[in-house]
Amino acid sequence: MAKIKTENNGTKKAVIVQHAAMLFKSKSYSASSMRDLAERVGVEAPSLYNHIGSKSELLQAICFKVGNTFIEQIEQITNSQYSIVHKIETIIRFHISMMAENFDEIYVANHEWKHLKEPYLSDFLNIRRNYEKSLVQLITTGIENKELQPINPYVAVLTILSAVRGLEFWQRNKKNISKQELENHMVNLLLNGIVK
Amino acid sequence: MAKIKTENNGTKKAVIVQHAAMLFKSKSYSASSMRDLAERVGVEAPSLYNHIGSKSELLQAICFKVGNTFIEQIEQITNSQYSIVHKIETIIRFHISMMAENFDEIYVANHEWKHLKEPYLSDFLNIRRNYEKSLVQLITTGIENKELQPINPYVAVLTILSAVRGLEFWQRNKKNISKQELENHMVNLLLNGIVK
DNA sequence: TTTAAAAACTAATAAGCGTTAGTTTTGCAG
DNA sequence: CTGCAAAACTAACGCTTATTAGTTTTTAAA
Repeated sequence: MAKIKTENNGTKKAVIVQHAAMLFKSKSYSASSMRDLAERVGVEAPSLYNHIGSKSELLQAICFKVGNTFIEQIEQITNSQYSIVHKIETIIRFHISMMAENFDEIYVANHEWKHLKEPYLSDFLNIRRNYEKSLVQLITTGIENKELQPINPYVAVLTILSAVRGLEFWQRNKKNISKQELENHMVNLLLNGIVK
Repeated sequence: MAKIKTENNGTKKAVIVQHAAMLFKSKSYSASSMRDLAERVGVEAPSLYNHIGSKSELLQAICFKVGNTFIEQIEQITNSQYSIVHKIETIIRFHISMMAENFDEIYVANHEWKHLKEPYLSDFLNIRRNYEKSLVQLITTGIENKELQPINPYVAVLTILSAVRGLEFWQRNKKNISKQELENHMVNLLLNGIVK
């Protein structure tokens, strides 16, 4: 059978990981077989092992690629000099962009991290916990600043993260509303509520 | 081995379904084996088949129990005479209560419905679509009433449903905040936003 | 054109899967 | 106590799984 085709500057492992993300998204990690994956890549299953170590290594690659991207972004925002409201708005918009451009990987990281093996499972949960802590800190500062209402910061973070995560449902109905519209409406709704 | 113990007025199938919900929640449907389930129930795997038809029947039972509960509730609310804001508030509180009291089943219905077989998969998606449509209708009416801001109803529904669904993360940190506090904060945040 | 490494292949392994068949045990009604 | 149905058991089936071993083909540099 033909060799694995790589994009410019991409390794063959990267090609496999990308196909794995699509497969794991549509069938879930446990229900996806290496034979399924091989078929999508265009190769026999054992050939995959010339490029990767194991099935679970693929899940690790996906989850940590996503995790590290978000950690980088929150550090950058935290160190910037914008107002708290503007920082939160930027973060929400970043989530929505990531959701639009890296949907497969984000979906898998959100839904399949449970199947990571130790110590990767603990590492991943630590990354997520730290990300949430950074957001709670941001909102707490905003309340002290009187930029934000005296809400519960934990509930606010939970709500914001859940809302952007819920955009996976939008992905299935892209026709209904454009990304730009969606961004503006969601930012407005979370910041200002729905009641007149 | 001992027989399956039933609660008062409960069938043995119901006991198995409840254990299945806990198992599927913690390991996912595909990674859960009938031998895993049998061990939790306290019986050998083939004995389960005296009470159930198949593994996928268990998933069906869980998903439709949840789906029907929410459909019943939305019909009841829709036919009531409260204001739109009060109706939305009631629905949010209902979701939070269900999340607190039937967490395992709701989690499984939200995460594992993908593994339903036809025609159950289509039926389930129809239920969910209808539920969302009812909510969109409710919000649209609220905007016409001028009870609500002229937001995009679809985005509002997406945000509300995602927020309550995100309460699964709260389930893991119950200590941090009580259900009552959480309800009040989340309702307030969704209705009124976070900006001062 | 030769050579060596990279990457494909086929065949096979042991383990685990959902489920069925056939048998034995259990618990209650007569 | 007897008999019968419900519900447990053991053994086994055919299939799928991730992965390994060993071999052949492909690619590109010398």
